[in-house]
Amino acid sequence: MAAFRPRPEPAEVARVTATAGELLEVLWGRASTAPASASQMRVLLTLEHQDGINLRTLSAALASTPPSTSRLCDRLVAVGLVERVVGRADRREVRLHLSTRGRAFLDDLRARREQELQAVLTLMPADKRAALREGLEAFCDAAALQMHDSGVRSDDRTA
Amino acid sequence: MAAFRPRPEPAEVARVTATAGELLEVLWGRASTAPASASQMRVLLTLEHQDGINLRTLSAALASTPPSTSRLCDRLVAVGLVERVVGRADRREVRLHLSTRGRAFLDDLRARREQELQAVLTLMPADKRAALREGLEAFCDAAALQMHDSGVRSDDRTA
DNA sequence: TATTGTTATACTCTATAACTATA
DNA sequence: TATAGTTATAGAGTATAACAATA
Repeated sequence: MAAFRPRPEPAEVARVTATAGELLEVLWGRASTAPASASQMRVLLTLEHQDGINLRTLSAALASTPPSTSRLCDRLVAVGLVERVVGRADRREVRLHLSTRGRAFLDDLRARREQELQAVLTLMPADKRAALREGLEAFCDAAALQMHDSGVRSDDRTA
Repeated sequence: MAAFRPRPEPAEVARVTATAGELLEVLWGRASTAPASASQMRVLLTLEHQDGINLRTLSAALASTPPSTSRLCDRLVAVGLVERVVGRADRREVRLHLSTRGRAFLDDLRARREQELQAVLTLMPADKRAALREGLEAFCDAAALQMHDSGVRSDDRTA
């Protein structure tokens, strides 16, 4: 029964994936990111993976502008989630770091999001859960590939 | 080979689902919603499913406030995606409708998003795609249940 | 008076342009 | 002069509070 898998055409799967994506959006919308706004979240997540980058690099990563990013950082520094450090090699640069509180905040948010997910996943039969995992792992691999390939020239900042 | 499904524990699946969710976010971020902002998108999507609702109902559906929603609608009306109509039964009310252009805009966006998804899905082996579909359909069912249950008192509209 | 919607005002986020400081 | 970052100013989105119109 669990092995019955009708019509795996991309268009069909795209539809159910899109639906799942929208549900996930609603679900995660409940795991509030307060006291950080959505924009501030993007800064924190970027810094988590590229700690110590300068402001221009950060604003490029966000597809934003230096002034906007500077103001975002103002507030994140003010609430103690981010730290600014003047560059040692080039004193014009500002090195941005996640503070200890910033790190703890992200860990906490992730935990809350995964809890929201688990509340749903435990409602699923074990074999469906296993199918979901199998399918999503392949999806993640394919998505990472696709993003890497088409991401090469989607940077727009080509001068 | 395709039937090997290790450890379907919720925590494990939650992790891969969270990763897939973040990938989807990046993927869809490319299918730009311009000329509508994210907030305007929420208005359009809500109107699509509840055409003709009044402003207060809309603002409640968005978990926003009447003044903010009124301003959002100002701009959507200005660009021709939404229409305001005075209520026939109660002349205080404003009935909000998606315009023809508004509908076309949503159709187009959905098509672009599903194309982004299909580009990824076609990279997956057919059996993984089938597993993904099986798992996601169960996920959607469970998520709908979960949201309905815990949504009962998070709706604020208990009246 | 209670309800629907708008206007008044303020704060965040975003952007472009002008400015300061370093190289 | 070129580059890194900030400040100046403006527009969109959001909120609370005060208001207008209708019931």
